[in-house]
Amino acid sequence: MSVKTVTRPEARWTRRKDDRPAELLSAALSLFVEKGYTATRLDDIARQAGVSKGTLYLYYASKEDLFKAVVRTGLVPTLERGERLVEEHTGAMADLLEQVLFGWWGAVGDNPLGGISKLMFSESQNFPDLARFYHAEVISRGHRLVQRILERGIANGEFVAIDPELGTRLVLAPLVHLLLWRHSFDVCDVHRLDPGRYLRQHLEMILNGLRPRVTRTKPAGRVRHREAKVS
Amino acid sequence: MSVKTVTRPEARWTRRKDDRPAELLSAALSLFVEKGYTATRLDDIARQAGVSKGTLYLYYASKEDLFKAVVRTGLVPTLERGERLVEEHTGAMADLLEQVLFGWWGAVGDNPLGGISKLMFSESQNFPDLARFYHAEVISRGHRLVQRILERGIANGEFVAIDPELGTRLVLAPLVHLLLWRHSFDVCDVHRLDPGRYLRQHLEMILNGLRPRVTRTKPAGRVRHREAKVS
DNA sequence: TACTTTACTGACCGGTCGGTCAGTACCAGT
DNA sequence: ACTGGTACTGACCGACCGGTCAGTAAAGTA
Repeated sequence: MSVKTVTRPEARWTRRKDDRPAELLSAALSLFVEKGYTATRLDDIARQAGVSKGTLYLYYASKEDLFKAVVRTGLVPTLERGERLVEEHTGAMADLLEQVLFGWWGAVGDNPLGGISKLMFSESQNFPDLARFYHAEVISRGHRLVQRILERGIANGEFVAIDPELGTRLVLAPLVHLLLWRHSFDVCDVHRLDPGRYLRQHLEMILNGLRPRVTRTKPAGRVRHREAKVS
Repeated sequence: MSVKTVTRPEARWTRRKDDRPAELLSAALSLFVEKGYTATRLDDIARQAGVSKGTLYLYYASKEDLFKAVVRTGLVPTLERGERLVEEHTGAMADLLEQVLFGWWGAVGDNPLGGISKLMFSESQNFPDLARFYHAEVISRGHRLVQRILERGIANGEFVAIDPELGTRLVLAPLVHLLLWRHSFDVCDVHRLDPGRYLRQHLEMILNGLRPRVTRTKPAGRVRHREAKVS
């Protein structure tokens, strides 16, 4: 319908050097998430981006190179937003944990980007350098982010004094598991997993588990947290 | 060196109809775990088992069939032991949960069999029928096993009355995550994850989170569990 | 020893797919 | 309008691999 260039009403193809990379990335993201790394054909990515396979190789040197580009452009910005949220928060750490937890689900878990995480777990064995990249650039950053919350919560007496390193892993494990589950066995399940209820229950159990307890041997110490509640 | 048969000192190959299946299974297990399903070549499995690829097809109809056999012989017996343990247990559900949790780690998690679970998560998208098989044969059985414990614990007042379905998922998620982690990103981590401490901490937090609480609005009801403690 | 049975071999097939490159045609510069 | 630079095409290549099967030789039989 619309004429794209002045010279010809119906060109067989047009030069769009600047837009191609982003379009290829977008097509690659959706197909990698849908089919997995190995099962995704470069022909399919190219077709979905509206170009031929040869063009793909003008912008990315190999399939692996393309994949790395997808990870880089997709996840890093999201992490940065999370880090800002944590640093700027004042108030109860329990509230912050809740915000981060549900925020993560909205931004990554329930989103094509979540597929990338799933994919990284799947392919990490076959692509060790990619795994290292992802671990450094995404996982350890997310880990630090949560650990920071726990440490602050422990410091102000809001949480019981567990090892924050282990605690972080135990807070994150069910989140990651939810993501992996939804991209693998959820379709097999007769009663599908409801992410909202799952996350809510997890938060509740975690907070319950983290809350300092009144024990018989050691009566209640200072359990009220010092930071002021905001909401 | 050693002469295998009476007739010839150096036969090119020997008939070992009875031993082949187990040897092929063993080779398949180790290679599947090491490389993943797709990346494992049937030629490699055959060679590692000391036969040619043709022989493999005398015992297993296809790659998928071979894989199913690996799962069946590897994981199902372990599950059955777990089920027996749960049914025969008398005493506190917290103790049973601990036994099952650490038993699982010993028998599956810290074991080549754990690699199979990792593998299933990775390959489930590309092999939906395999995923269904594994879900029906392994996952849902393990799930029921833990859910049974929670239900009994809730019934006898030992645990707070959460949704046992969700609770089961939240109990299992960190276990599965531990397994996946060890088969993917653990090598990237500077301070490797200590499974023992991780599981111990998880158990503690879960039990803490499950323990009925004395709340302000509803003073302590019947919180002691009715089943007698054994140990 | 001669014959039969069958466990086992390994060359082969057909389809797939990442990657290549000679050629095509768009478009900017003049 | 012409033309040179280059974005883009798509047929092609070669390696790979699950699966096949005609043939081979080990072991059983008599």
